[in-house]
Amino acid sequence: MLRLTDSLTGDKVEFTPRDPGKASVYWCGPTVYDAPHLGHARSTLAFDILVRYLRWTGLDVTAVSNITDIDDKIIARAADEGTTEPELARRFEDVFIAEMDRLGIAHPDLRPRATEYVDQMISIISQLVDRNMAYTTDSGVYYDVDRLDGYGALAGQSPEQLREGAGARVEVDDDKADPLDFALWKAAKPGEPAWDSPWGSGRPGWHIECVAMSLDLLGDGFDIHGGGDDLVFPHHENERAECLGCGRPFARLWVHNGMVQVGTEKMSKSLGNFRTLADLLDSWDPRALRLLVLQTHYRKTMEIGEATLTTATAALERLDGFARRIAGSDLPDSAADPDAVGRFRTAMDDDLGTAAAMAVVFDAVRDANRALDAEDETSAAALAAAVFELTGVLGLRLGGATSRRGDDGTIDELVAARSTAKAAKDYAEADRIRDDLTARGIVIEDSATGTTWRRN
RNA sequence: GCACCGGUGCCCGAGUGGACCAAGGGAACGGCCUGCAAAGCCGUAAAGCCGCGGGUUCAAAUCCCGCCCGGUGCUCCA
Repeated sequence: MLRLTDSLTGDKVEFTPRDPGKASVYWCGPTVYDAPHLGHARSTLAFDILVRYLRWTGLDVTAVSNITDIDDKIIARAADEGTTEPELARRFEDVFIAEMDRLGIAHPDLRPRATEYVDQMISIISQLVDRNMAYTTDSGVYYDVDRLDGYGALAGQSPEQLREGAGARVEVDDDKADPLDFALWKAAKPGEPAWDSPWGSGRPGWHIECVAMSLDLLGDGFDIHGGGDDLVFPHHENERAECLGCGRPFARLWVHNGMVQVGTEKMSKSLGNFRTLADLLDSWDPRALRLLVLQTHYRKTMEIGEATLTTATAALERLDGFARRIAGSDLPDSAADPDAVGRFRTAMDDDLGTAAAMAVVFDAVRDANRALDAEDETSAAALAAAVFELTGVLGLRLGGATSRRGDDGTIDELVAARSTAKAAKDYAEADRIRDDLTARGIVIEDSATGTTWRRN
């Protein structure tokens, strides 16, 4: 049984779906005002892995992740570029999805946009106003935090504590009765996109969209709500307040992933000078990034940089090398080794222990290699099947059969020439050819069944 | 200042009371294999105890207290 750390309590709790056999998952997607960065990649990977795992355990999962396509940053950037908000948002939404595709992210079942949910948001705000949970001023509609019992539960702080921090740093808006109150609806300013509402022309506040979309698509009391750690407060706190303020149950479980830390100095000065996800994916195998994320627990802050990506790439090569070896072997069909599968499941059930799960995979790789050496085909086949099934669950596709593509006849000729020289025991010539190939970035691997090559 | 998450070997990074685990990956070194390599397999003495100092316990990297350091958050306009 899967146990997950619930951000609301901080405890690991058993995941018990609202509807037996099903799971409803919502996580906060990007605000599309710029190209995605490494943090988007980490977070999206984390929930991709969660959803894949839930599905593998047999649950019928409905996964929803939103696109925030109206917000202050979008308005500002559109103005800067002299374009419209919808154009800008759509453009960066496309970029986001394209980059996530490169990462091998399974698309969420539904990807709603905020601007398509304004009516539903207005409806929720109306309920809050009717229930006296919100009040209206000239600048908009605000949520009255005092009216909700337990505001601050996600943040782990009392309203008093939160107020203390707020007062110390930020000028209090005159219109708000309490510095903790937050905007549900913002009155229109000249030149900004606006929608009609009972409170005049304006646009929705930041948090309300996720409430409208998650409740509409997944229903009250859906299973899991997630996002990056930085969204816990105020975003998720306020979402929760909005939903509870309507007298409706919100997410049953909160899951948050840790932040990505980039050693900015190192990063900007060294060779691999990447800042956006696109830059990174241009220089590294996207699967290396996924593997790196897998080898770190999802809640922990992690560093993504040249050094960690280099080791992840080496580890990935070990897996790919194994896949190639299997592709070159003629193993019988087999079910996945049950012991490996069981240990994998135990690891994942414990708060998505992907690092421990990968350890199971690497153990299986070693055991399979050993079985292959011992010509124990039955064991090798079962272990190999486990490796492929389990990496598949984690969204890692191992590149096996594509070790030598016939896209470069020159290389094939050189390899053949070397084999001829070797057969004639002309090792000087064979080594000369191999050095030549090495210089071209080609790695030669001899085996009992012949010589294969691949690009380094 | 407040809250939360962290500080583990050469590096990354699992592990939250004990029993064949301080996992796994990377790097390094030695061996087997190889014409030599690569890949694969086997092994590696000093992780002497898991940021520091106390404490609880028969037993702690794992629990408690204090401290130091890092990250994140602390309302619309960020």
